[in-house]
Amino acid sequence: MAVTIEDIAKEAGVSISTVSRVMNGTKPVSEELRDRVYEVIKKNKFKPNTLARGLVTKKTNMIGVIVSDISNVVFGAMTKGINSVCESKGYTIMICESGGELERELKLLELMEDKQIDGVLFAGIDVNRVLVDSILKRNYPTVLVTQEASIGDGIVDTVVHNNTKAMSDAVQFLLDNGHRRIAYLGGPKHDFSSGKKRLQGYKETLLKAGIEPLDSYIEQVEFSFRAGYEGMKKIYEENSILPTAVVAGSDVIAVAAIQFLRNVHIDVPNDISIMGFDDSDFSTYFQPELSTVRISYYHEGEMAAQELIRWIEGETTEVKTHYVPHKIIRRSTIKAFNQ
Amino acid sequence: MAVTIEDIAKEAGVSISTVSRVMNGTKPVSEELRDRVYEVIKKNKFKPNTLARGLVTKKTNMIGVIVSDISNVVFGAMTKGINSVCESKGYTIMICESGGELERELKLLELMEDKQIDGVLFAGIDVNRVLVDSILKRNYPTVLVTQEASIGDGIVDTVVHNNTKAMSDAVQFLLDNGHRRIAYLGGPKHDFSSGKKRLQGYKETLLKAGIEPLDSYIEQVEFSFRAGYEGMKKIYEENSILPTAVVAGSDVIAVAAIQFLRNVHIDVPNDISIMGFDDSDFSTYFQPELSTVRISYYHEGEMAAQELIRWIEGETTEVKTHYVPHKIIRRSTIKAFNQ
DNA sequence: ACCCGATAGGAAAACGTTTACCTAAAAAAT
DNA sequence: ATTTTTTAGGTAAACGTTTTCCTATCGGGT
Repeated sequence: MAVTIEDIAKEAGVSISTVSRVMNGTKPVSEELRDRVYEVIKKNKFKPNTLARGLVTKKTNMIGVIVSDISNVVFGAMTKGINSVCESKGYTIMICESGGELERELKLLELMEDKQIDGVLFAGIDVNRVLVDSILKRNYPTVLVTQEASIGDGIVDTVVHNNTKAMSDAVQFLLDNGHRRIAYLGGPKHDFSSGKKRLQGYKETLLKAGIEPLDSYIEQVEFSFRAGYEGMKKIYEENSILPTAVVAGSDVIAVAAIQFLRNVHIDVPNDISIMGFDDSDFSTYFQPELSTVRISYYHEGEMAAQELIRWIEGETTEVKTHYVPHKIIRRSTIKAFNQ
Repeated sequence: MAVTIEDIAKEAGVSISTVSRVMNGTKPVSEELRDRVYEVIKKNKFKPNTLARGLVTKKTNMIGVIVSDISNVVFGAMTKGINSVCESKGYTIMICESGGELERELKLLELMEDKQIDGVLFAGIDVNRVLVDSILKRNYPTVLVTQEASIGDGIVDTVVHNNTKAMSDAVQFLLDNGHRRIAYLGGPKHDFSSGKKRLQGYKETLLKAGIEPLDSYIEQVEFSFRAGYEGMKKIYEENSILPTAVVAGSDVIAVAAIQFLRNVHIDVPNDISIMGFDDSDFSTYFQPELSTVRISYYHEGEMAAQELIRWIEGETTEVKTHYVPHKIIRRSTIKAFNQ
């Protein structure tokens, strides 16, 4: 049905190899023939069959993206960044959702391989031992985004924001504003990578300031509104002396915390200051507007895609961790103390 | 490098056609050989090359999804629904972002065709004449989600919520609560499909209640926070007699409106009631919690994917518009008048 | 004039499958 | 017992490209 390279060759009165050469510029072709072939291609709107091509070249110009939750805004932004560079470089992306389950992640990795994808991007997935092994075994261009492998750096190519440093900066920002009693309401315990590193940044910074971190000031919850709400409640109920500030693991959690505090008539920021994380779109929708740590997930996606494509195209083989910068954003949920 | 069907055939001592038959169950094979072949396949972890297969079967088990904005939460939810059914039916999705530009949409449509995709899903795109023509010309399984073709129904297969009815129900809900001065702060003018239909539902319902729609009570803005904020401001500034209620075109717009009203010290819901649209996740994050029209975009995605797959697999050829139900969700942004 | 290297273009193999067609053996029908 | 039908399995063509290898022509150097 569809027009093939053979049809073009016949109509132009040349061999199919010539047509192929004209299309791919893989060997010189006389101007005359070239023009003739182009003519016929244009006229018939010929598009080479990518499957046939892929079969012989072993390249599909497709990049697989495995993401834990498609509907999460963070991954939305990241995907957008990924897509933007992939498209400009002539790659198409295949997105799959893992739900964060290891089993599915492995299955998807296989699926991608089946589809002869050129490389894969793991987005926002806690990459553990098993997964890393699997990634390394099939030595396929693979880069991690948003999440570092929980088993240590430098084993698999990674693009992330520096979670430790970002959280550290957030805490330091609160310290600089005169806060001493700072609670941590961050990501879940089973999140080995980002959550762990952020908590580390929190603790280190407090210690450096001569403050002993309090267990009752630390609550590790899921990245959801509900969980954030409950987590804040717990901190509120389990401490007779409340913190003067809370650093949250995400903007959603921060907003949930504010919501809880409002319900028990604690004012933000006058009674308690709140620091978010992510700088999601909606962080300015609220009153008071959320102070937060801005992470450009879009940029992260871009970088990861660039890195992956460089790898695919053989321009680099270096495995390292690339950091994208973050930034403290001051809005209205932080009150400064005059010391 | 990779193990091929020929390797399997050799090792099992059969012909490659037998191996193919065992895998696809396309013709009976004696139990003995079947077992032997399975054995070898398992042992070598053989996975048939999908490109080669697709080349001959003309089927790739891939579905293209063209979406206007990946990072939009509405499409996030929808994509999730799409993905869920695609996966269960053995299809993989290829997501591309159009940015809502016709030119890109056409280009992507071609790209999908190049990639030999089995069918395409247009998600949240205002499908106009040119696009419809293009869709019909290449008669490729194609279904529209979220957005109806703006040139009329029944020409291309569609899965949507009933925008007219949903908005009508929202307005009716306000009427039932005693409101008479109801403003409309909806989607942009250039959005021919959903925006137009919602506005229509708004006007019709008012008229039916004997209320003449007021131009100064109608503001058509982009689906963004900024635009919603400005739109509400305009309504506020251009009317000496303010409405008692506002129906918004999306939850984001509704939240923006509330934010503006709060800034000019107008209380929601005591001074003005607000009705959102979508029932986004964040609609319960706010205080007061948003009353809204719940649209299950997830479900919409599911239905669309199901419909598309039915089409691809030849189970149906009927072109029609499928509606997914909506629901009025009462929360705290609506005040009832005792009439 | 002659040879040699470069160059443009064609023929055909290769990529890894599915499937149409064929054959031999087994089962069923006469 | 013979013929016909069914069945399991093999051979090879086909899918639409790229690419290796080969050939003929052309220009330049001796």
